Amino acid sequence: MISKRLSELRKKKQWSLQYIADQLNIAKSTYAGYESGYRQPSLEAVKELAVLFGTTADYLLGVTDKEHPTIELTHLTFHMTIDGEQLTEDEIIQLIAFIRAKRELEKHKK
Amino acid sequence: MISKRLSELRKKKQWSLQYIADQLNIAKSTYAGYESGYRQPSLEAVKELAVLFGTTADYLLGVTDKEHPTIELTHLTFHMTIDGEQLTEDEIIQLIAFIRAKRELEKHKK
DNA sequence: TAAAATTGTTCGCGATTCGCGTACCTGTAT
DNA sequence: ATACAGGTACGCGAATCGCGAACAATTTTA
Repeated sequence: MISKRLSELRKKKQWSLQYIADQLNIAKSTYAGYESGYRQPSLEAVKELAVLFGTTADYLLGVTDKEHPTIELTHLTFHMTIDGEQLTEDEIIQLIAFIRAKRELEKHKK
Repeated sequence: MISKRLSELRKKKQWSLQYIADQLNIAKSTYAGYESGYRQPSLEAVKELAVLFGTTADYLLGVTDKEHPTIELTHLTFHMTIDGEQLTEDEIIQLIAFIRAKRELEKHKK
């Protein structure tokens, strides 16, 4: 499972085995083993790979099939920041209104 | 890292080592090793533990530390929707610009 | 209260698996 | 033709795994 996901993600990003091995400070053959299924990455490696690929450990391990979790802003259970500064409730409401208005405009443009 | 998280979660649920070992079909001492840090669970075990505890592999592995994950919109690894409709790359850029402009205005107001 | 069962901890053992280096097979560029 | 990078496969020593066993501590049962 993880081998398939790693292979897909790497090809999508057009990265070489060597590049990833360098990022994780492991041998090329070691990472190659992950993709071929010949070896299993350590938990630490899984963690780093999730960050490197910009995905989640859950996706790599196959807990979920979604490469990128999708969150609905009108039912938010997360905190969001821009430039490290947390968005207020009001700002989120304004954001939603902003996008809705923009979409409405574009609908009429057509 | 994972040992601490497992221990916390299990205690919160008031489960015994044996109970979890039974769920995963492993020996009690094996799971005990995970909590003490004497052993590391296999990737398959991590996956099952995430499901069993109703949490994420990312939390168990320490990819995310916070109980309520914080998402930085300028380094987005998620997809976002408003009214079920996915935001485009452009829209996110506009959102960020919108909030930055608004914050700039408020700074001068003071 | 005494006995029995459950829980949590630790450790040695054999078996498995790891990470690395190396060798090898492609293509591609020089 | 030669050099080089990407990808694959494998042997080796070292590290780690999962298990059972043994034991203390705690709880339950009789």
